[in-house]
Amino acid sequence: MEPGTPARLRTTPSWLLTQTAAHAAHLVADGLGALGARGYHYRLLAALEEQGPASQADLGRRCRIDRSDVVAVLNELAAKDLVVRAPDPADRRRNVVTLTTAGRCELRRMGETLDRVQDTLLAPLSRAERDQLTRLLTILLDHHADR
Amino acid sequence: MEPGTPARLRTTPSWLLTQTAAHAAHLVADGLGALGARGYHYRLLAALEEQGPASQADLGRRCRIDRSDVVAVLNELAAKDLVVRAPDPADRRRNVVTLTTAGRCELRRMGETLDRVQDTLLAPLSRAERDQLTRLLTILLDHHADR
DNA sequence: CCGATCTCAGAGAAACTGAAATGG
DNA sequence: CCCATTTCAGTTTCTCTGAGATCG
Repeated sequence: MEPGTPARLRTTPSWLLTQTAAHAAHLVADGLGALGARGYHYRLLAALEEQGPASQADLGRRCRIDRSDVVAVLNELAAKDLVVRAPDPADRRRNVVTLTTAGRCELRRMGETLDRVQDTLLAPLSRAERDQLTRLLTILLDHHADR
Repeated sequence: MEPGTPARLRTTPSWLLTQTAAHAAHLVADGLGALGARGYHYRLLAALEEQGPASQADLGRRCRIDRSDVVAVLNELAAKDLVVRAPDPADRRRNVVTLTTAGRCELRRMGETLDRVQDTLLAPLSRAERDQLTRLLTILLDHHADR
């Protein structure tokens, strides 16, 4: 009746990765959900704070969010006055998206929530082990960056 | 125009995990897709080979597949004669699911494909680093096992 | 003419929910 | 009466595709 997951799976890196990631995604969704937000919202706000106003296409590329979904999520963020969308005078195809003060404030709240989530997620690991995990995953992600 | 993912994300373990896992899932889906299969098919066949015939509910718990999806996937596996479903004489609520010879053969093929996928996924890591990653992820998964 | 941007409408897969039917 | 199992039908969420309109 217990888990008893097959060893074939338990020892396969892709299984370990996807299962752990599913758990992480749940924790993130639960944490941000309590603030009425999702991961997409945090990603876009974080990119805007860190790199300043940007076009929607740029935001999508940087945050790895599909161009189509960027539109929907920005609609939601704009409805809560967390961002402002304005046509770019220099290139009238583009919208310039800017973080508002309320957006920066909400981002801070989300960041604190996510810090707690990381701690829950990595609870059984020592500081050195957490750094090691971060290092290894970063190597993998960089290696497959171009896809 | 390049990625330029925000540091806020690049250094967050949950981001690294979910992004790397998404990549791994793509590789697995592509590899198994070439055989006309999905991850669910492999998981169930692997559990059956390793632990022998089982009920659907047990399979679902062991492979972390929802009871409802187990039904659908077993329908597909049975249609290809990779498994056989028979009522359990000892408990007539249950179906006993058994791996066929063709199923064992197909599982072997899938296993070889997945071995190649692991190698592609972990390409930039040394043997020691791969072991380390496996170890850390296993700790995390075990720790959150109960959910 | 080509390419990039924004937008909408919808497809597809993965994971989950609810309820019914059967049986322990 | 309660719980477990199998099944069906349907929802939600995430990711992605296609096409149209605008503009460089």
